[in-house]
Amino acid sequence: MTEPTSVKTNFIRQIIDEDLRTGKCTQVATRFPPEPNGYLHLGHVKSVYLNFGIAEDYQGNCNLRFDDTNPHKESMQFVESIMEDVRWLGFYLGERIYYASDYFERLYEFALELIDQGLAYVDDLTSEEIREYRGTLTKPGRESPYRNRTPTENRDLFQRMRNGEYLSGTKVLRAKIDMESPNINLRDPVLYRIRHEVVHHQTKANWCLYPTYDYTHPLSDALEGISHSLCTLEFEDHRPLYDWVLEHIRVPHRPQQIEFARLNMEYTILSKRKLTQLVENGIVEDWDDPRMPTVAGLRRRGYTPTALRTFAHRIGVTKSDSIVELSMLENCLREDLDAHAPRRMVVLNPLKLIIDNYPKEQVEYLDAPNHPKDKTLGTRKLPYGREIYIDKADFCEQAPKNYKRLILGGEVRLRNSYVVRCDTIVKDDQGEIQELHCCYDPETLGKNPVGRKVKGVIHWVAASHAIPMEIRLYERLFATATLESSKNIPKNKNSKDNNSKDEDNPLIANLNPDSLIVLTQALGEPSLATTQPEARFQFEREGYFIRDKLFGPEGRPVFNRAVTLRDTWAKIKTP
RNA sequence: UGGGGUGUAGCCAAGUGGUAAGGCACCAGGUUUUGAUCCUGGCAUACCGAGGUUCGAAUCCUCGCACCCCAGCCA
Repeated sequence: MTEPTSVKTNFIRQIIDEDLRTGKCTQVATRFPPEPNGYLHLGHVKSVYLNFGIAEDYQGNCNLRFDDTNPHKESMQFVESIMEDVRWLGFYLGERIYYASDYFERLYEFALELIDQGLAYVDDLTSEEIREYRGTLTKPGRESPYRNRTPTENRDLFQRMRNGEYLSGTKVLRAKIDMESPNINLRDPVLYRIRHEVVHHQTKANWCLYPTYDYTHPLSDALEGISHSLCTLEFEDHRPLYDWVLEHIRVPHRPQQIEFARLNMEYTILSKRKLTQLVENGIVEDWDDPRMPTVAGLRRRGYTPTALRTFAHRIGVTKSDSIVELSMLENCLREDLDAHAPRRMVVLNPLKLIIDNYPKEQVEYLDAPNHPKDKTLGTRKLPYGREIYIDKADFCEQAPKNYKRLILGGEVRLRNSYVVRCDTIVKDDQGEIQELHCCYDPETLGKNPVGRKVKGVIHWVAASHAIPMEIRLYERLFATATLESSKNIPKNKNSKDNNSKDEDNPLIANLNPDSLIVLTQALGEPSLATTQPEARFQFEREGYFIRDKLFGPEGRPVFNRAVTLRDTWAKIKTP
């Protein structure tokens, strides 16, 4: 795997180094624990890279573990996409694929252990009552009237909960910790709840009793022998509970939780809940829409595993909140594709150019290198004839200062071909330019003309051999760098509900109307006809593109723009 | 106003008492048959603020300030 080579330390690696040095830990083991309720996104890439990267560098293991304790939102589709995405990113999974649900039986036994010690009890309070009893951030909570049931009674009740004798939501198992704790997570957190109406994607109908994350996670880590359990900052408050569970249950191993800051990016959202809304409300095509920050979306957009890994490497790992600029990500892709993507010529908005001094019906085949620096990528043949197409943006009647492209009476180099001079412009009744008449200099193939300097170079395709293509130009999905008031987004994921209007939902209100522009008139050089889906190219002077899996009208190949080339001219032109 | 965290350049981020790495972005110049790439140079007298300790402080102490997270039977 091509890899960012420079070693980069971070506070987590420093903790591991210290643990190894003191002997607190002898074998490094990490885990990547997604819940299969959505697709992996850039934030997960950071986590995958961290966890698998550490395992690799310390000769340890990293388990993929599906945190599947809430069947309500989970599905096999997500399980499969997650495995596919992790593998595509270039991490080897082997046999190390686990499910928290594999441990349900052990977890149940552990719960009995807590009950027997008087450290857990079955509570009959409703969820509303539990909330009331919990108190607030500033007021302590009150103890449930069921809190002092005996272990024997609790054992019996818990058994019956498992047996399906109670309705969903009527009883829960709670840890008996401290209702007055300033840390709300310690105010007798729920350990188990009853869910009858869903079939779990792994355990099917075997259980109606489901453990919560806070209870499941430390125990799963312990059972798998995880040494360092890395999670995001919002779980920092949960660490005392993580430790409480491990202290009061006889486990074979004692893992430690370390928290790091989750990834935030400009102009994008990295929350599975919100991404789910985009998909379910049809704002994007699907989870793999090229505008989505999902691994599947980035892949279809044209990103490479290397670019994503490089990105994860460069942003680092800390505990401070941050918002990473898009240019950081884009640069990682440009770097990879500049080195590896074959070059091609495609005219996005065609304008016909007729070379009057070139014989009618004649076609010659010019050699064009596939890469300006990497000769191992070979060459291809480019047909050249009397009629060609250039891009409308490469000709200008009233050229601004420093314009290097084609103007009336001016010369320009056709990339990989001859120098041409524009002699006349043909317009239609509306004054729109129809075609350009030029003459070419036969002495300029592979060499510069003598006595004059031709600065501009433009791309082109031969009219006789051009293939029609559909080009999709993608931009950021959102028009604003951050979605302020994003907290107002309704938590209900089926948000097309009640009286909420689209303008009220920042997700919709901040959409970039130009996030997708489809060009249906584009023309490409003939070699592009035989490309496979996922083949990536640089279309010279335009950007990096990837062949999509879909076809446009009349079977046209579709290419997605992954990222533009850096464009200093655009900056000069429109400062 | 309870608890838990975080503050180093426009954005990431090293730095762990010895005088502010690196990347992205940006600016200037050079090369160039991609206004790309590449190359060269520039870009924090200063680390949230104010005091203090010290020969010496981004690093230690004190007091402030700002921002983030937590009141799901979600994770």
